[in-house]
Amino acid sequence: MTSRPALVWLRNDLRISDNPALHAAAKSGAPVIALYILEEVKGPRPMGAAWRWWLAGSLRALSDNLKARGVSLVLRRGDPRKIIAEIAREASIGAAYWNRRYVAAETKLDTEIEQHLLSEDCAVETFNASLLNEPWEIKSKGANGPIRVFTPYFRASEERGNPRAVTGDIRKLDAAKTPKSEKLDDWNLEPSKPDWATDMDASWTRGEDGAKQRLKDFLDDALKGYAEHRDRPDIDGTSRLSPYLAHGEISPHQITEALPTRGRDADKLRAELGWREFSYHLLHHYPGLARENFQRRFNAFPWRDDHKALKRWQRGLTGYPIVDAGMRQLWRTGWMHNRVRMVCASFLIKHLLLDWRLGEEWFWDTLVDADPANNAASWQWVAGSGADAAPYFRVFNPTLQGEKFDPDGSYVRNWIPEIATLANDYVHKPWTASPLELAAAGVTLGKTYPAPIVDHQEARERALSAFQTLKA
DNA sequence: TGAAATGTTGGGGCG
DNA sequence: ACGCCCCAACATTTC
Repeated sequence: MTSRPALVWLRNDLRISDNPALHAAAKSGAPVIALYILEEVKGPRPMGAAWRWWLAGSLRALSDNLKARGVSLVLRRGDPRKIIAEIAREASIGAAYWNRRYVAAETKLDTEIEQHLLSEDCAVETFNASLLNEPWEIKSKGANGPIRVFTPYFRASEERGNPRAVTGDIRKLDAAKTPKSEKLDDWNLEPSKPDWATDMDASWTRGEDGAKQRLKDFLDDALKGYAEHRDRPDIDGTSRLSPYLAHGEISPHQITEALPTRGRDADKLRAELGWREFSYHLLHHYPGLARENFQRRFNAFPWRDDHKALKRWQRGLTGYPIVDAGMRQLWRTGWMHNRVRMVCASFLIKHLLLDWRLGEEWFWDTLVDADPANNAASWQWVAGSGADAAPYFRVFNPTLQGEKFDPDGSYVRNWIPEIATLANDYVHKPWTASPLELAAAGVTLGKTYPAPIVDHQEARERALSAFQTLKA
């Protein structure tokens, strides 16, 4: 007798290798249906545009990789509760497998679906695929609620170790009769007119194979010196694994397994993965983190309302080269160097006094690695409103940050061609160049490149006094 | 995973 | 030779 088919519901785990749900389905011996749903349902936050672009490439790659193992990826769009109920009924699914999600609106859906399937005599098994430690697994030794500070959190997670082994490879899957599928191209995930994704295309190889290649390149070329180089936007010194992690084209388990167990550089990357886990831990225990100030006193913060300033920040027209370079890199490639993210975020919040949620929304829409936990936790960290946040008085000086981390200006020259020929001494502060020097470089401040949108010193003092009002 | 203001120190110029 | 002052250079404090 042939067993009833197994359904594998793929979500933020768009990979074949180290995919515990897919692995379990394969091992069950049942014929497999692989399903991806473009969820259109009330609750979960809609995907950003850059995310959708990435998703298209990711699904294409996943579909090819599944096909090579004998299974067609089924694409459906709509309410996952209805779609799964329908497929379960029509295909007479015997068991459903998926990897767990950790954002409240999504876990709620998953629970509903699980309940429904169980009531229809369909087994459900769920797995941990995307976190070394699931949010409820790291607990403080005392009974003072969830850990709210990174260092003790990370120490506890290191002590716990890596709880899940990477699953073995899957060579062949037994295909079930494939339910009807939509066409990826009909979803319009990628832009056509205007096609704003050409630079993104040139910057990234989406999909699991791209992820593996990126990990290999990183280990070969950039791990040595990572602890320092990761802060340098003018050097390709970061891992650039974030979009692959966000879409689940690689797991932190695979990365950890590939890293040397000792050494400053590997430790640093483990700590970065730790921040990602800490963000999920926080979001799980404090679901409001995504929209509300973690520190309630920030609810009284006097944010300014300045649409024009927001627009100039978004377009990279603030007049501060390191900020503008970062914002343009984001717009063009869907990604921004981590050090520059902090500078740009600090600038929006502290120099422009705009609500961190406006920045969070922009990043959500434009980042290919937009991650619900990381994005919210990191913006609140910069704002000073988060758990274990940077103190409010920590205001980045965009000029000093530029000079320190992009010393010869090659990063800003690359993204801001209009100031590319300014001398090193002025490339991070064009407003200090003499008229002669500006003319020689073909720069007219306020015309070819903006004059600073705010004066650093005035803005800094304004921010400090604004934060001062919270204390009262 | 800051920056700026303020404090301290010590070498050297100079009367 | 001595005291005085200046001011880098570094340390500490404050925001």
